[in-house]
Amino acid sequence: MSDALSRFRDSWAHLRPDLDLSSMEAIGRVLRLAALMHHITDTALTDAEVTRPEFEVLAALRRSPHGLRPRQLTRETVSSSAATTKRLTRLEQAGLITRTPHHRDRREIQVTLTDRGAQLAEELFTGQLQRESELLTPLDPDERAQLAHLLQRVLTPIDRA
Amino acid sequence: MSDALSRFRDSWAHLRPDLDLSSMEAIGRVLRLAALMHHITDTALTDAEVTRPEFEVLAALRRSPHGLRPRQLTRETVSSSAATTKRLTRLEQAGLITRTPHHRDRREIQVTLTDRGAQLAEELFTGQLQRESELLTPLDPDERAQLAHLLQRVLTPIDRA
DNA sequence: CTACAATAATTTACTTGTGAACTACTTGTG
DNA sequence: CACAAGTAGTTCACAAGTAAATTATTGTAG
Repeated sequence: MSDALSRFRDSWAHLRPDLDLSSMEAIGRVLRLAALMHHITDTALTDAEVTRPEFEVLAALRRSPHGLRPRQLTRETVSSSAATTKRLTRLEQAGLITRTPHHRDRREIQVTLTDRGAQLAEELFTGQLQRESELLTPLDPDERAQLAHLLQRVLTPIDRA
Repeated sequence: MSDALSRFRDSWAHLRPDLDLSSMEAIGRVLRLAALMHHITDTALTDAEVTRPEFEVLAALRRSPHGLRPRQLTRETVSSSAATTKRLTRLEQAGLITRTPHHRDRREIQVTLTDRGAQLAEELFTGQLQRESELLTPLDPDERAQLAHLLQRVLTPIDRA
């Protein structure tokens, strides 16, 4: 009946009855579920051609019809620009993306998937979808939609910033 | 009205109408919200005595009355045992925890907080609570409880394993 | 024009995390 | 009781991440 966070909440409630713990039950579970999902994905990709963060780059590119610039990729993957450069260098050497300098503003470069990169992105994405829906089996379709909607309400103001 | 994941879903729906994308809206947002929360916490802790992963160790110890063994800490923080050893070494040198060998089974060691460690854990935890509740301002108390409950339903079977 | 701020991507120096040995100890089995 | 198998924690070699400096380019104010 109870998960790790229920126990955490009880412990803190006993320790510090003065604190308002209502938010930790939701956010704490978000953090924990994300960590577990990352773990699941990492092990699923151990023998894959790319790592999870590299896959996230490929996926971001696949869903963007005209490719993306590195700056946009760092924002979409919520990481540092240095990490993006490293991943792009690696993915370029693997023949999964191409970097072409922008002719209008030569500070910018355009990153696009190669055919092989696009194919791999879709292949790994379907696997990802499968793992995600497996995780959600305790919820019926209506509850999944509820969960998605509540999280959207939380994320909308942040994603705009 | 729409966040990043709504756009992601639309792009994939256009690209691959054959796939069932219902689970990505919930899990994708969980992953994204966790990444953003980590970012927020990291910047909040830049001038703190410990990093975010180190804080997670302190928090886990604070809510466990008798301390924990490294193995349990790696499970609670969802990371590798090597990472735990490094963090414990660092926290011990900083005078925030102590490692005492178990006399019954000398393979095991017991990790406990020092007084200063316990105080720091609580101090940082209240800050964490504040940031978390700030993130949830778009939801009213009833909706927060709904969100927490849905996530609990998802996590309960996984946390048992 | 020139100089100077702003922006994009990368490089550098360093920190942190990981999987795979390795050490130390305990337990179960013949 | 010996000894193979199992378990806990650590170490090691390396991979991946970051902040801050660097390079290259564009916009803008005088």
